[in-house]
Amino acid sequence: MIKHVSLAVVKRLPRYYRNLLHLRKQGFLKVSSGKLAEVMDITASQVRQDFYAFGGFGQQGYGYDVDKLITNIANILGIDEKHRLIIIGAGNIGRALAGYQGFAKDNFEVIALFDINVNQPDIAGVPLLSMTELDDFVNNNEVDIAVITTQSKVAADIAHKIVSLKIKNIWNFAPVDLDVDEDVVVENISMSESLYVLSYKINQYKKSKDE
Amino acid sequence: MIKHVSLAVVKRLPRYYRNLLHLRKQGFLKVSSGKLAEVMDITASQVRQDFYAFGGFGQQGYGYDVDKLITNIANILGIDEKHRLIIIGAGNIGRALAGYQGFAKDNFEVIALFDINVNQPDIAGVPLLSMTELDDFVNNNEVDIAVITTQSKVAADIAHKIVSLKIKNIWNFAPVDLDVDEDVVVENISMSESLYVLSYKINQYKKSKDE
DNA sequence: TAGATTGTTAATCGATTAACAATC
DNA sequence: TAGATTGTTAATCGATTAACAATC
Repeated sequence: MIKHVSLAVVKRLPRYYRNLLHLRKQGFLKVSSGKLAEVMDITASQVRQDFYAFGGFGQQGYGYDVDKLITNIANILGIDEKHRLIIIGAGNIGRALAGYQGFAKDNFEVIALFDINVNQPDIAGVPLLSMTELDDFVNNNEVDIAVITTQSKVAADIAHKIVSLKIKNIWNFAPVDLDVDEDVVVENISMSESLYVLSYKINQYKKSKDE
Repeated sequence: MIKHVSLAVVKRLPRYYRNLLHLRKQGFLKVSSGKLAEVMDITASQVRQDFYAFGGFGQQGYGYDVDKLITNIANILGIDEKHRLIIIGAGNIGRALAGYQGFAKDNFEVIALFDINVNQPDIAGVPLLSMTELDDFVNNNEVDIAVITTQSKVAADIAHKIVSLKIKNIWNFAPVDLDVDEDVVVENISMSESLYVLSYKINQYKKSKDE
């Protein structure tokens, strides 16, 4: 029933989800593809095509039930299930993530933060452990996702280490392309790449004005 | 000479740039589209097509000069010019960005951090100022980019405020779609969206195994 | 010159948009 | 029933890949 879903569609799901939560808060019980398209600034056709890829959640002549849509998207994204994270690298970003309170509402829980240096302030509620304790910890706790927030030069080694400990899901903040087996799931997020793209857009805009 | 460049191409430029720096460090003076394709895990044809969009930097029969490519890409991305940033919102992420030392090498400089609460530890080298001082600061300093790291519910207001102060470039970390005039350049980066996509991939992988 | 490799056009593939029949 | 709106196929558009002539 579910057709092949492209990554282009998947990447829109978080925005659908966020906007649907917002619509529900505003009191909407149902929403049409037209309305959702307007909110998302895409075409109604794309909205229908996107949901069609997952089997279609709507009712002809009526629209889409907001609650049902939210439940389904949460299920497709897998955020209706609990995920336990460990963060490797207690630098600026690692510490920021460890202290972020917003993960809980999406069923993500940070259960430990690792670094070679444990002589630094604690993060409320998240133990800061030494890298030497990593093996033990992973063997005695269920860990779903490892977050890499180390320096780039050690990221590849860390990734290898993590995978050897049977953690097959990596959220990578280091600006390197990790080379892992195909049974390992990696999602990269790169602040510098995002900033470069912003810089490009600024540059283009400047040039277009100068003409 | 420069053809229309799609965002798909632009989004690959940071990776080209990063990998070229790496190749240079390894001692490469020239690189072929084939070699670069191998490193980037894309096709050689795409490499040539991408650079062709910017007018072509190569030499037939030889390849691409690594230095020249790096200089050109840096110029296209605009990271050869200085950008001065202010960060609005001294929460976990805002403070992490303010303390990040890696911006300097790409000519980005954080010149101030703003929050409604200034009763919190300082960040080395970056003044933490009250939101009440924002107008004054912006009027007396050159600010190229405003970074929004506030809570979502105030992000729209902050964006509006920023734009009214004539800052037309926004790097937005809040998971909201900012609605601004078309002369304002916005680049969104969403950690939650990235994490959702990771969750999706994990979920898919799990399902594919269960079959 | 012969070999290598780009520049550039053409072919293919995939994603988006349009159209409309199905149906609530 | 008539109107609204989805589900679904077809048409269009854009991005990627293939091919090869140009040229260093």
